Amino acid sequence: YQASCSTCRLSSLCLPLALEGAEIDVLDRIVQRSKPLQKGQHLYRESEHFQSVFAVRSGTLKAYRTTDSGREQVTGFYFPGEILGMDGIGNNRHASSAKALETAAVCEIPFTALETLSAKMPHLQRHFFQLMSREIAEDQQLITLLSKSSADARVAALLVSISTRNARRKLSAIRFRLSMSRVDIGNYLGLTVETVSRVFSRMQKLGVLRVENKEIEILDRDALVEMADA
Amino acid sequence: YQASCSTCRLSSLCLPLALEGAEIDVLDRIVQRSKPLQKGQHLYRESEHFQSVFAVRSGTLKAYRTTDSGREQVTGFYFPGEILGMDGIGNNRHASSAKALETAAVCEIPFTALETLSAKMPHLQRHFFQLMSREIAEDQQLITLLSKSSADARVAALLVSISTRNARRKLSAIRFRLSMSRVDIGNYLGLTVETVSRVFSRMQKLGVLRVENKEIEILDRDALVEMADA
DNA sequence: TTGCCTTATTGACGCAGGTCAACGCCCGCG
DNA sequence: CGCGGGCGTTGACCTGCGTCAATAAGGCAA
Repeated sequence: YQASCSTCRLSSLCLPLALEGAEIDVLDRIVQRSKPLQKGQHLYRESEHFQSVFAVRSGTLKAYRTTDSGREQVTGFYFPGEILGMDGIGNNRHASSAKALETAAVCEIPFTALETLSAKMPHLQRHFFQLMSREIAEDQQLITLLSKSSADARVAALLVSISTRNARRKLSAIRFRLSMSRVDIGNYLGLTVETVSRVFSRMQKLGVLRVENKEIEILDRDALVEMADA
Repeated sequence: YQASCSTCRLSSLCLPLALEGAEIDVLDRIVQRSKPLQKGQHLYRESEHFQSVFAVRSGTLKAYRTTDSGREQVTGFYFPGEILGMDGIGNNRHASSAKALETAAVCEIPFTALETLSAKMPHLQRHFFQLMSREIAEDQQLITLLSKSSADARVAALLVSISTRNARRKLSAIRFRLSMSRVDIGNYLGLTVETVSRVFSRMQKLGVLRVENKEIEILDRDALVEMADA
C-alpha cells in the first residue's frame, strides 16, 4: 500500500492539498489504508451507519442511490484524488452506495477524527468546507445538465469532465479508457443505453471522437465543449 | 427586525439548532440582520466574491445559475429557516445567483467569522458540516428526479417537498400558496410551463389537488407521495 | 481454443412532453 | 375603476428519445 500522505503522488489533489509538512503528518495518522476493492465490491451501502469519508487512491468508483420504486440512479463517478461519502454526514447514514468499477484502492478517513483535527487545523477545516461546497456546485452542474440538455450535450459534458479530471492527474486529456459501462453512463446522464450508443456513433461519424469499445479518443475537444453547452 | 437568534422562532431549524444558550449568544454576535429584500431583488449574484452564507428569516428565494449559452437553471427554492449560499465556499465565488420571489428577510453570516467560531465550537462545526452534507443529499435527490421521472412525478415531488418543509415550520402541510411562478417551477423541474400547467390540471381532475392560481390544496397526500416516486 | 453470457450497436416504431398559437384572467398602474 | 401586460391555461401538432427486437462483439471460464 501507500505508506503515507506525504509520499502520495495524489496529495496535491486530495485532502492534504491545503496543509504543510507537519500538518500532513498529523492527518496521516488518522488515515487508514485498507486492502484494495475488487471490481463490483461495495465500499459502503446506502443507509449504513456513516463513519468515514474516503479518498480514492486508484481505480474508479460509482456512487448510486436506489429510489423507493427500486430504480437505481448513479449520482457520481469518483477518480483518484477525489473524496466520496460526504453525503452521509448529514444524518449519520450513507445517502448513497459506493461500488468499485474496477479494482480500486481507497484511504479511509474516520469522520470524528477529521472533525477533531479540523477544529485544531484551520487550513484543514477550510479545505474540507471547500470540498463539500464543490460537491454541491458539481451536483448543481449536473442538475442543469439533466434539466434541459439534449442527449448529445449530456454525453459531451461527461466526456469533457472526465478529460479535465484526467488532466488534473497528469494523464492524457484526449485519450482514455472509460471505466464505466454504457449502462452506468446512461443511468448517470438520464439516458438509455441505446441513446448513449447512438450518440457515440454519431460523434464518431462527425469526427469529434474515436470510440473503440471503452477506449475514447477526443479528436476535436473544442467541438465537444461546444456541444456540451448547447 | 429580529433582535437575536435566541428569540428567533426559527432557531430550532436554523444554525443555532445544535447550540445551547451561551453558544447561541456568541453566534448571535456575528450574524447581521439587514433590511428586507423586495420581490425580484438579488441577494447575491453568480461569480460575485463570496463572503457570507445566508439564513432565510421570512419570504422565499430562488437560486439559479446561468449556463454558458445563457439559459437560466433554477437550482433550488429556499424557505424560512433554510441556509443558502454554501455553494460559494468552494472557490470564494458564488456559484449561483439568489433572488427574492417575494419580500424576504435574511440573516447574513460572514463565513470567515463562522469558520473561526466553528473551530472553537465543535457543535457548530458539526452542524455546519451536516447542513452542507444535507444540501448534497438533496441535490442528489433532485438529480434522481430529473434523470428519469415523468412530469407528474416531478411536480408531485416538489409539492410533497414544499408540504414537508411547511410542516417543519408548523404551517399547514396541505394548504399553501406557491411563491414561485409556473415558469420557475418548470425551470426547476426541467419541464415547460405548459407541461406544469397540464399536470396541475390533470391532478385536479384526479381529485389529488385543488389548484386556484397560486393557492394549492393537497386533497390526497398519499396519492401524491405515490406519484412522486414513480 | 471453444462456448456462453454479458455488453454494445443498430434499426423500426411509438409516445411523453416540447413547440407553436390562441385565448382568458389576474393584478398593478394610471 | 378601467386598461394593459404579463402569467396561466388549453389545444393541435411535432420530435427526440424511449422501447422493443435482432444481431454483433467482447471477455471470462474451463
